[in-house]
Amino acid sequence: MASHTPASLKALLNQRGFRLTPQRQTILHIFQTLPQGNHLSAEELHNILVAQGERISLSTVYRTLHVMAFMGVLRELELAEGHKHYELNSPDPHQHHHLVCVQCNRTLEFESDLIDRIGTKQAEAEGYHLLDCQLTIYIVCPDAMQQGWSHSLPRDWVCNRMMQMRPDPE
Amino acid sequence: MASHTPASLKALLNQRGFRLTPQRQTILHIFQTLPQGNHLSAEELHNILVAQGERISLSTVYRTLHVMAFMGVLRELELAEGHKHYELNSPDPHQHHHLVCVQCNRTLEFESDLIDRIGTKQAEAEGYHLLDCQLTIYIVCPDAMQQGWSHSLPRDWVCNRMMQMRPDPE
DNA sequence: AACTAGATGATAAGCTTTATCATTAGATGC
DNA sequence: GCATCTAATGATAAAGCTTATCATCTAGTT
Repeated sequence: MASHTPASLKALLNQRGFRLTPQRQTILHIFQTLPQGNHLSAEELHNILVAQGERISLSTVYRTLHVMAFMGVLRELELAEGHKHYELNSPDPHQHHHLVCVQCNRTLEFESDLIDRIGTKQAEAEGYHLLDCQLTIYIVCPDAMQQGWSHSLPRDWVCNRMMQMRPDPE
Repeated sequence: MASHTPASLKALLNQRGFRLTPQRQTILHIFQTLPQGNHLSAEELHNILVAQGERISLSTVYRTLHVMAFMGVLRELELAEGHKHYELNSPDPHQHHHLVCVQCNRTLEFESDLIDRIGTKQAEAEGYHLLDCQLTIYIVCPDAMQQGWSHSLPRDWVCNRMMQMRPDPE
């Protein structure tokens, strides 16, 4: 399960009636060669494919992401940017968690056995089987720390207004 | 900060140049009278308002949710159902986390000082100021445990296919 | 090689969220 | 209280991402 070879991916897919296609193989390969800790949105992945000269439609990208996540090959992340991200799903013991800056939208990863254990324990306490657990920590970068704001992503007017950064009227 | 009165909400808003309106007061009130542990999407909130005979537009609902989250009155949740949820933001020491069943989409809450502490520690270790941290645990209800699937939300064809539940070919 | 069911690609549709803008109405000062 | 200034509202359009449709192609199997 560590990292799939084309053959093991094929076996896994076929087992459930799915098929291995060149497109799926290409997409898996991209995730496998992605720098550690990176994750892609559907659109980002599609852009990479196009840039590589591949001819894979957006539909296929979405479908593949679904299937891969369904099979447990990929992990689906909700990092509050308004769309999902995907990354290779590593075996249980080393799942990682995310620090998200609500300002620049950059993410940092970290691992914590402790959190994994808490997650497992909590799930089992309720009688459930754990699939995945993710701790997401929202922060602001030091440079944008003037205001104490929540992590809602402010856009349009709220955003504009916040950019003016009306100072705290002490 | 425990729970806002109309007056304290007004003060908070005005401090930043926002205004207290009947709509905002109504919306805050709904969150305040919501059973402990519930959270609402924009649409759910709007439905409640309409059901109560209030005449508040969806635009206003979204705007209010943004402002409230921005001010720290509400907390924004990403629970992987494809849209955001909001709930009253309680003071730091008792933030809670969520167990989400990927099958029925129901959520359970739990608290954990330990997690809060880990979050704070992690954020500070990186030199950042923590805004919020949420542990989301994905599970499947016992009844739907036949398959070992990831928590991607399968729809359309994937969904249909999974409903047929092709059994593990041992 | 033939057959069946899944996969692809192009496109349309869907759903949630955001932007626009004329009108209404808080907040502040006189 | 009244006037003024600016934010908020509501209706609607538009945007963004994701999902559905369907004819065509192809992987997996016999």
